[in-house]
Amino acid sequence: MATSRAADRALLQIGEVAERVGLSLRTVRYYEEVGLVIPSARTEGRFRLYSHADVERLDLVKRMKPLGLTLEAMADLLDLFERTRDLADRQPTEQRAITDKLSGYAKRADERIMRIERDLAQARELRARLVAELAAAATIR
Amino acid sequence: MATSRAADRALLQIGEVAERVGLSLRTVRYYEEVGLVIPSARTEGRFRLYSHADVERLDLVKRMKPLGLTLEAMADLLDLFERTRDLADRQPTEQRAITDKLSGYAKRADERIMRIERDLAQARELRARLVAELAAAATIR
DNA sequence: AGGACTGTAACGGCGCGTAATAGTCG
DNA sequence: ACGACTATTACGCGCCGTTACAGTCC
Repeated sequence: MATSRAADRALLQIGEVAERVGLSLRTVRYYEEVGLVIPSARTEGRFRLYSHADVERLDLVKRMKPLGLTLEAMADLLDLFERTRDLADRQPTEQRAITDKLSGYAKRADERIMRIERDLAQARELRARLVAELAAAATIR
Repeated sequence: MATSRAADRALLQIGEVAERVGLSLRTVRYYEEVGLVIPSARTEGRFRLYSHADVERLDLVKRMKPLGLTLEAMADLLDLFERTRDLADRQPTEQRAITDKLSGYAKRADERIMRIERDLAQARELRARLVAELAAAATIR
């Protein structure tokens, strides 16, 4: 059975990964193509092999999608996250650069959230209109 | 001044319309290309002229965008709206078809609203994470 | 007459979907 | 050797953004 086979291994191949994270094979491959999530190994026959960390990264990417960043920006942000781990060991100049970028993304996230809230309000208004049209039609029949 | 000039006329040209509705010229032209909003007249030199009704239709299209329908589906839905005006005069068969389609769109709107709500929750969660990273960085410096 | 406005045509780009064809694994 | 899985390549799409160049309006 495919499940038990793969579950025992430290490295998963693309099908398992895609199913766990909830992305298509095409998407996972595309994310590699743009340098967003690179599998940490390959088999002899060039099958992609994903580590646990790779899978986590993919999952984070998927959950970040509502932020509406480009994949390039996402790659940048994920790098920032990794660089904040040992932030204390870095040059003050770099520390500034990192935190500045992070606060830039935080700002963008705020704007995005406000946009989504507006979209939600609009969508609800239009649903109301649809329901109203339906009600009007029902009285005629 | 452009404002007073155009405001006096019943028909507006594309620049005015685009600004009022908040769409780009390119987008407005594209909507015509796909048959979504056709200007009701042209000048001798082929400049597009939009009536008040045209502008309203464009505005409705813009406000409907959060519903995530394709432009084709939007055209269909706008047609449905117009056909519900004189619904009583139509054949029962057609009445059924119209209301069925409308309720289909209402259902889609519901699904879309739920998706937006999920996106909003995700985005808020990730903003929280960004803020947390920033706070952690602040304590280091 | 000059500057603002508009026209058409065409290419570009993101984030994948969707074949088509061929190779790899247990 | 079989079937499930995977690889690469390449074209297509929705929704415009963005030139580029030419014509129109006041």
